[in-house]
Amino acid sequence: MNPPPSPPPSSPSSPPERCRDCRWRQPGLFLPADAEDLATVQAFRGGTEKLRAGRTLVAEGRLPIKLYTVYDGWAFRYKSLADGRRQILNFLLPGDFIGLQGEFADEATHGVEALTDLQLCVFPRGDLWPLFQRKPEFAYDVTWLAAKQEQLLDENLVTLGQRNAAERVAMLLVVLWRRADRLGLGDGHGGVEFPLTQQHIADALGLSLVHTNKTLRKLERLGLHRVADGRLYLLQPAALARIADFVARPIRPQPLI
Amino acid sequence: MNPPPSPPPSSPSSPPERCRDCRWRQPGLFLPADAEDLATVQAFRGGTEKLRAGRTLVAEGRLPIKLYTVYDGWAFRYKSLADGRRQILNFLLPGDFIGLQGEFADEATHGVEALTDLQLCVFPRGDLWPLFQRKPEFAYDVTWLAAKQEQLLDENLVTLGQRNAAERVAMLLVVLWRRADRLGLGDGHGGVEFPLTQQHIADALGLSLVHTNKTLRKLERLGLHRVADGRLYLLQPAALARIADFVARPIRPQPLI
DNA sequence: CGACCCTTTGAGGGCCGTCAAAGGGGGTGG
DNA sequence: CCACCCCCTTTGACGGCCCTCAAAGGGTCG
Repeated sequence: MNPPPSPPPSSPSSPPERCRDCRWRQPGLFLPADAEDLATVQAFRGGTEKLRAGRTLVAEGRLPIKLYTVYDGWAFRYKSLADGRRQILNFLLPGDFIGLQGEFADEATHGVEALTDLQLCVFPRGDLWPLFQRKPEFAYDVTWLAAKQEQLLDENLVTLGQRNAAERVAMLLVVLWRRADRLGLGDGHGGVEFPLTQQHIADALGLSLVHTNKTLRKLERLGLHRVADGRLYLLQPAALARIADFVARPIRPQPLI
Repeated sequence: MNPPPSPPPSSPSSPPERCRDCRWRQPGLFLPADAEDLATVQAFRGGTEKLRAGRTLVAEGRLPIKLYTVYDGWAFRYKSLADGRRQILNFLLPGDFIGLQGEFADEATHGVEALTDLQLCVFPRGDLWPLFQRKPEFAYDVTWLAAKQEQLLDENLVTLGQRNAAERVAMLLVVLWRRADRLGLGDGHGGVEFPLTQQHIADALGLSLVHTNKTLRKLERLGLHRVADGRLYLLQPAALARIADFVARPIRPQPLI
């Protein structure tokens, strides 16, 4: 099966003026928000920002003064060692909240870099605590997001600690495909947007670039998946899930801030 | 080295009746709590529980109905794969909060097992949301703890993804020693309580038992550390930190719930 | 056209996993 | 008190997974 001709590379869309017009405020994707919730988020939002692919949004060691929600595009969190080794902690997709840890540390313990051109909603850090005081539902949502992030990290920890190369790659492909597809980043033909280079995959999985390539090619030759034109196609999702020992949990809609 | 707040108990001590008498409510260890904070936590606490070493506090896949704070003893969080491989996600020491993720998932995505005999403060899950509504400081503290946990997981992810066996072991020794020493679990002579078996270390670091042993022995023969009688001694902390590329951050007191 | 990035493949070696077995310590029962 | 067992630790041998080194090819952009 050949991938359909790729549509023109969509440049990321800007967040609308009003949060109620947010493209992600649709049934099923995120938790429903009533008018009051929307007003809260709208008032919290200090503005929007753009960032070019490859630029760093948050630098390691600096104290970030803003909070962000990814509106469009992909990014990733990472940490570096002194000699340059870099570990990608997880990938950030639209709807993901950035910067929580900064609230409770003296400096950013990780960096954030744009994988594609990025559109962001920006929130002033200083408004977080007042909002906690005025809106307990908001506080609850933030905690929810933090707990959810923690679950993702748990998964990644198991992957790095216990899975071999093929299992790691299969896991990453399945998980990212599901996350992207769920957001409607698919093309309707089994392919989803996939802006990672093999170096990103290697850094995320704790593998060398060379071995990452060989493992990807192996799975591809087995007909399990295909990567082409910045898109990922899962040709045999069940087989990939079996290799990765991936257990699909029902995805609960998250709060969107 | 911190002076022990109380003589190191060979058998875990029970939580006192009143939270204000809690052995961990001492300057420097955790964030100070005023009378109102204490009353809040006291009212939240539904009781106490004990658990024998080796028993599971939370089983993977079950929906836990309680929240806990470790009062005395060690525990660990873990996840398993279908074929039995197990990854220890992190270790839990006195003051650590257990069960947040359960609030936002349909089932526990990880298990919790007692490493030593365990003394716990228990909180009913159903009271969490009402507390968020009544006490924004409480909500803020919970979010703080969640963000802090996330930082620990980030560190572990870097360890598993980028560090080799010697670096991993050195990292674990340094980090656990600091956490235990800070709580006053030291003996005043450079040794801290250390209830892990080499199998636990292996499961936490994603190494085989055999290779974990060989790596530990190598560092021990270099005179960097010593493990004896359930105690860990760092003989050359700076050398271990250098091997692990561990950067000491000032430890901020956490909230205690 | 050249520079650069990303992908791909081969060759060789080392880190770490698996298999195997022995030794020590604590607990239990004879 | 000793025998026995079980768990944990320790060490050696061997093999394999994955890393490093090296190099070629394609695509994009200046």
